[in-house]
Amino acid sequence: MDRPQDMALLRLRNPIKEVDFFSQNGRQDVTEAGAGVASPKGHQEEEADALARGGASVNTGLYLLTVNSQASQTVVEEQKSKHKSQFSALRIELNRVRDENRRLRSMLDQLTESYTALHSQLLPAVQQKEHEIYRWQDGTTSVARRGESSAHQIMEHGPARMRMIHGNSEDGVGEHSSSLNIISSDRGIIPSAETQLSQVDGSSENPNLMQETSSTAAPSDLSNRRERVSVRARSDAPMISDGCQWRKYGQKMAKGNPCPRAYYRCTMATGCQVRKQVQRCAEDKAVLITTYEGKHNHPLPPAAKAMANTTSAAAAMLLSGSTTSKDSLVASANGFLHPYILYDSTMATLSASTSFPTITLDLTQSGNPIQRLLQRAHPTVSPLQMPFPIYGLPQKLPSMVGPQTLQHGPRQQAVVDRVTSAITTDPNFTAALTAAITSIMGAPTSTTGVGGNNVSSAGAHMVPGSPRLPKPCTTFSLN
DNA sequence: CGTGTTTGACCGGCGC
DNA sequence: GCGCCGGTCAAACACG
Repeated sequence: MDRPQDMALLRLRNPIKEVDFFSQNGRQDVTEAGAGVASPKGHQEEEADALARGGASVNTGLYLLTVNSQASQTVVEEQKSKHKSQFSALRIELNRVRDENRRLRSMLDQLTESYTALHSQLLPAVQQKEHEIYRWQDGTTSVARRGESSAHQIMEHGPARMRMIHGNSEDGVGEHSSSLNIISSDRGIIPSAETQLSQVDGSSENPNLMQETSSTAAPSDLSNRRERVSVRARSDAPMISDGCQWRKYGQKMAKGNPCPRAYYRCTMATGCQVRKQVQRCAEDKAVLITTYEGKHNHPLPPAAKAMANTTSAAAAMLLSGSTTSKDSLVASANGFLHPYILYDSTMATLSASTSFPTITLDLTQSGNPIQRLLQRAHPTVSPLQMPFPIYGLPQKLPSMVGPQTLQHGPRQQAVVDRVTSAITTDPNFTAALTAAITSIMGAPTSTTGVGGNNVSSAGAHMVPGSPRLPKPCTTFSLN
């Protein structure tokens, strides 16, 4: 901080140390010392000057008042010069601020210009891209279907293969938050699952959602909710394997269902609060309903981790469409509207029929459920172009396949489509999605999340042992 | 013997 | 207040 104005201010505060009341030189010194604003000399330099002038003056430390008219005149001059120096210091400061302001303004102008230029370039490019892909998709659906044959190849390679698709995913739970929280698109931001759940908690701008939540619970009670995710999977196995370790702690006969409901607790880490319920659907016993509650306080195994990444965005999208009315516009957390995410009530619903709102993704319909959902949500956009990392493909594949992948060549898109189809048509995707959902949902009580996995703003409000309150419940189901 | 499962008891919320 | 129901606990049991 060697700015001249600072030095000036500093000097103003310093008392005049050496005054020769009897010499002209001395008075000059007073003036210089007081009005030394413009003087570049340092304090030590001044002292050296004074010594060089041979002034054996003594600083008494007192501003003596004498009847000497000459001395009083000196004092007046001194005050004048003081004011002068203050004024000049202020002026210098003002000039400095003005310069800074000017500089910032020019920077802002430059930024605005750059943004405008980029935006004008981006818009036609995006439009053209969408148009090309839409045309190409019409003629290449069969290619995607052929890709189904490779589904088992991918799933059989298991976590390693999926890790490759998703890039690095070694740090466990934390990554899920990153993949969830910032899902940018050229049309805005797709909110994370947690954001959406916090919307469910009553902060949403979506009137439908507000209406629904307000009808189920008082706003003050919403903070105590716990998120739940239910995955419906068509499986013969008693329990789908989702990559986590579970310990059964209870079983109950639920009313209206001949099949018992089993209760499991995560045992991958001590104190992990995640629980799940497994029950067969009363209507269709082939459908296994797995409901997860809570958030893991430990890194997930690769099997669960990788697929958690790949499907988190899908869940986020589903949650972003969480309303009870069909085909309604979706308001994201940042206020953007997503008219293209028209949610399919046959696959994803948010229901308030129970004491807690329930988002239901019914993927037990025929065909590729995920692709159908995505197609519904973005009819003119291929998986490659999804504004969020569906299965991790749109963002990761280019780096794997090559930089030209995004040049929307039909061949590269066929590869992407094939892999996408392969993943989504495999029955094991059920397990993967289960793992994903488990990791997505934030546990209300786990304040000891690993790696700052505090993705759930809604979860942070929840209190263990609180009275049973309406809970947001997301239901997914698969073939 | 350690770990996981089974199963009846218990608890708390909710509706009548 | 009472009963129902969902969820949890914990002792007993099974298994490797």
